[in-house]
Amino acid sequence: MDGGDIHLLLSILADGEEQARQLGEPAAAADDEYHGGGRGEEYYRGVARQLQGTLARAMGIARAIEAAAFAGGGGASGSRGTTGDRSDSPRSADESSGRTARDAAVAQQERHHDTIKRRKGLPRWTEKFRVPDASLEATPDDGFSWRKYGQKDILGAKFPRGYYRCTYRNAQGCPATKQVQRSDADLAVFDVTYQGAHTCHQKQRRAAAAGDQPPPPPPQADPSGELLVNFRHGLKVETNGLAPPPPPPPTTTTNFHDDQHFCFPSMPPFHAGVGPPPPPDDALGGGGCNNFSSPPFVSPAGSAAGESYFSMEHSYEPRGGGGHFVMSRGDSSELHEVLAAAASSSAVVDPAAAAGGFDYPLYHGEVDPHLPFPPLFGHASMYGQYRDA
DNA sequence: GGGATTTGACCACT
DNA sequence: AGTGGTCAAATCCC
Repeated sequence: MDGGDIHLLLSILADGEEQARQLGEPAAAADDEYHGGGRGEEYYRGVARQLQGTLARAMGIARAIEAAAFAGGGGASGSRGTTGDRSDSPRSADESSGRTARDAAVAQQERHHDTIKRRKGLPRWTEKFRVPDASLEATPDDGFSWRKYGQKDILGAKFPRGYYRCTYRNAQGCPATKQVQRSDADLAVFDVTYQGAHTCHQKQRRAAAAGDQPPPPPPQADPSGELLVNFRHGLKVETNGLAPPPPPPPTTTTNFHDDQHFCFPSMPPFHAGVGPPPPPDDALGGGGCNNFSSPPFVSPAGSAAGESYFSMEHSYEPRGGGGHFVMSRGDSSELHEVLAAAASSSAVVDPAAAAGGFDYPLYHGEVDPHLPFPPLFGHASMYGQYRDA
């Protein structure tokens, strides 16, 4: 649905318009909204950054659309039905008696083949979540409803990796999956690798909800309610600390992984929003990915409560690890996935704000459910080198 | 009872 | 052959 993308784009542009309008408002009014108060200049700076980020997002989407158009919008990676139709031939696990087992194996193989094929084309990105209390069994929740379908011990990792797929995979054919792995080094950190974007209704609900009424999203924005809890606990995002610490606010870095095709020259959403200005040349189009980030930190701003912070790290990278931001240019369906993925990621944030745990006035309402990539609370840093295990 | 999770097995990829 | 990703029966939980 190209119309949908255009819509998205328009929506983001509308946000930009609103932000631009805010720039014209008296500082006083703004200060109320802006935390400390009395910092008109800061307020303007913040809004300007928002605007910058919004425009960057819009550009990103526009480019993606353009790229998709160039690609001819060809074969929307077919193999549908792989998720939906499952003639579950029961396979007895233990009774390894030939026939049923073999039939099942064949069936599974066919399904598997399809899914793997398709999976390869799906956009993939990683986020790091930090939870304040590593002792808790808490796992990062992005607000979506996931169903665990597997767990596996990974070589070299202390903790098993959990495999999740969208709860609505069968019902709505949603291809989104994620892998959650607790960091060896820091128990409070989780590496979450997402693959495929939500096409299910839950995403749209969130996006719609968040988009229409920004700051305190309606309950539906967080059906599980877990998000609230998590953010109250203080989901924190950490960066790899590769570069000099930009100013304090939480950082968001996303690494995307994708095997193909074109370089997405301007993917500033991550930094544009708030982060330090991207290294001019290297920045995306140029040579590679930005590689600046801030060290882990606990958002000061955040918290009135003092504990509500979170940090996330996002990454998106070509499989070769070139460090470029890339998106598949193969077909528009992939574009959609990327866009949707972005929207879904952003959903991570929105409910958070709703949780009230966040006190980032600057970004209240700024969390844009439509953005192609996760919105930033504060500094966005990104790297191109984040790789999944 | 229905949905979610656990867990061992299977399969593809490298 | 080793490893990662997925499946699906068994089990758990509400």
